[in-house]
Amino acid sequence: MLQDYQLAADHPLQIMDIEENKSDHLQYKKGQLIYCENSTPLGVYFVQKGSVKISKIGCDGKEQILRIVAPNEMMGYTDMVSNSRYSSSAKTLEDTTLLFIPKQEFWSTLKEQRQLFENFILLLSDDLREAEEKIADLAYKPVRGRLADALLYLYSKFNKGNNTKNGISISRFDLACLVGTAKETINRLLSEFRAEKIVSTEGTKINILELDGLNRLSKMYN
Amino acid sequence: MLQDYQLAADHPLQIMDIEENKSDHLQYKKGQLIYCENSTPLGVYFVQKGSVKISKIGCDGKEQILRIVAPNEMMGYTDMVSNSRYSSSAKTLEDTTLLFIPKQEFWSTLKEQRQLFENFILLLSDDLREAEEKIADLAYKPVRGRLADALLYLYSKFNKGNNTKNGISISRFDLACLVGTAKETINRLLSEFRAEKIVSTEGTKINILELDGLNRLSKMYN
DNA sequence: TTTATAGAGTGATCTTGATCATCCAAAAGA
DNA sequence: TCTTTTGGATGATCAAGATCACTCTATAAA
Repeated sequence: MLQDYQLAADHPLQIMDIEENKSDHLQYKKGQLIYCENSTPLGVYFVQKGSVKISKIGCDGKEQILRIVAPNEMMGYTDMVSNSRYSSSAKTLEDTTLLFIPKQEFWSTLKEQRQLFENFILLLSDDLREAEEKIADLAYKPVRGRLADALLYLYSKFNKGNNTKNGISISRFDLACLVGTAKETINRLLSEFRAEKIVSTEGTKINILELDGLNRLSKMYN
Repeated sequence: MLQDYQLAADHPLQIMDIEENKSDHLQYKKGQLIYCENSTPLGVYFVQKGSVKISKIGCDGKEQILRIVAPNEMMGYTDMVSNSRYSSSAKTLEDTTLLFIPKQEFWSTLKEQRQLFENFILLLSDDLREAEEKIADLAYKPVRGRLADALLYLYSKFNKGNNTKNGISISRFDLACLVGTAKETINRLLSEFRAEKIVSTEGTKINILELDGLNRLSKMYN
C-alpha cells in the first residue's frame, strides 16, 4: 500500500514500500515526550494527526521552541543525518499520532529515488532560511513584532485547510517559549492586541480577528 | 586539472572538471559587496583566500551577521537550491579571492556523484543545527556569554592551522553585529575581558589570552 | 604640515522586558 | 460536594542593555 506524505508543506514525498501496519502508528497523549536532547536518533517521524513542539532547554529551565510540526510534516531528521545526538527535544502539544521510519529505511528510500533526495535538500535549505530569519528577528525585532510573527506562524500551521475558524490553541507559556520571552509579557501584549481588536481570546484559545493587523505589526520592524 | 575543496570544514568535496582559469578567480577588496539581499543567485562561491560575512539588514539599518565564511568554505548555496532570491548579503571582511561555480555546473557535479550529494545534505543539516543553537542563545543567553561564543567562533574560523597566534581582526561594529548587540556594549565587555586577562587588544586586533576562560563564560549560561 | 574621518573607548540616562507577587477562574481530583 | 491544581491576567519593581553624547587616537586626505 502506498501512502503520500510530505517532507514539508511544499515538497511532496512519496514514501514507497511502507506497510501501513498498526504497529507503525505511535499514539501519544498531550504533553508526552517523543525524544529528548542527547538521546540517539533511530529514525524519522511523520506527524499524522496532532502537533509537536521542537525545543531546546537551557540550564535554568528556559525553553526555546524552534518549530511546531503539524500533520503531514516530518521531524527529527537533522540530527539523524548528521549522525549526532538530538540537539533538541520533541513533545506533543495535543494527542498525536506519529509514523516512525527507521534510519535504514529512510536512507534506502531516499537513495532509490533521486527526486526524493533533491526534495530533501530543498526541505533542509528551507528550514535553514527560516532559522536564519528567526535569528535576525530575535536579535533586533521587539517582542511585540515577534508575537505577531508567532501568531501568523501558528495560524499558518494550524489553519492550513481553513478548517478551524482562525482559532489557535496554545498555552501562554508555550507561546512565550516560541516568541522567546516571558509569559507575563505575552499576557500583557495579548491584552493590548485584544484592546486593538486584533485578536480575541477564550481561555487558552486565541482567535485572530485581523490578519492584516498582524501582518502590519510584523513588517513594522524589518 | 583536479582541485580539492570542502563543502565545510568536515566534509571534503572534490569538485571535478573545474578548469582553473584565471577568469574563475574573482578578486575582491576589503568591504566589497559580493551579493545582496533580493538579488538572484546564479551559482555558488568558494572562498579561497580572505573572509566573508553573511548578514541580514533590518529596516533601521541594523545588521545581523549570520556566519563568517573562511577559506575552503562554500557560500551562497541555500537560496540558490531553494530557487529563491538571496535572503542575506555577502560582504568581504578583508581582501578576498573567490571561485565562482555556476548553478548548472554545481548541480551536474553533484548529480554525477552520489557521495557529494550526501555530503551536501550533511553540510545543510550542520548549518541548520548551528543556526538553531544560535536561536536558543539569542533568546536566553546574556550578551556576555554570547560575546564569549563569538570570540570562540572567530578563533575557530581564523586560527584553523594555528598559523596566526590567537589574533582576531574584526571591527567592534562587525563583532556587535555578530553577537547581536550594540558596539558600545561590545566595548564595555571587552574592557571587562581585558581586566580579567581573558583577552588583550591592539587597535582592531583582539588577542585571546585564555581560551578556557572564554569556554567557561560560554558554558556558564546553558 | 594641517585637516578630516573612522573607529575605539566611556560616562550618563532611558527603555524594554524580566522578575516577583498576587488574584482570579476553570478544571480536575478527592 | 469541597479542595487542590493549573493557567490566565495584572501591578510593582528591577536590571540588562540600548541610546545619546562625548573624548581620544590613528590613519587618510588635502
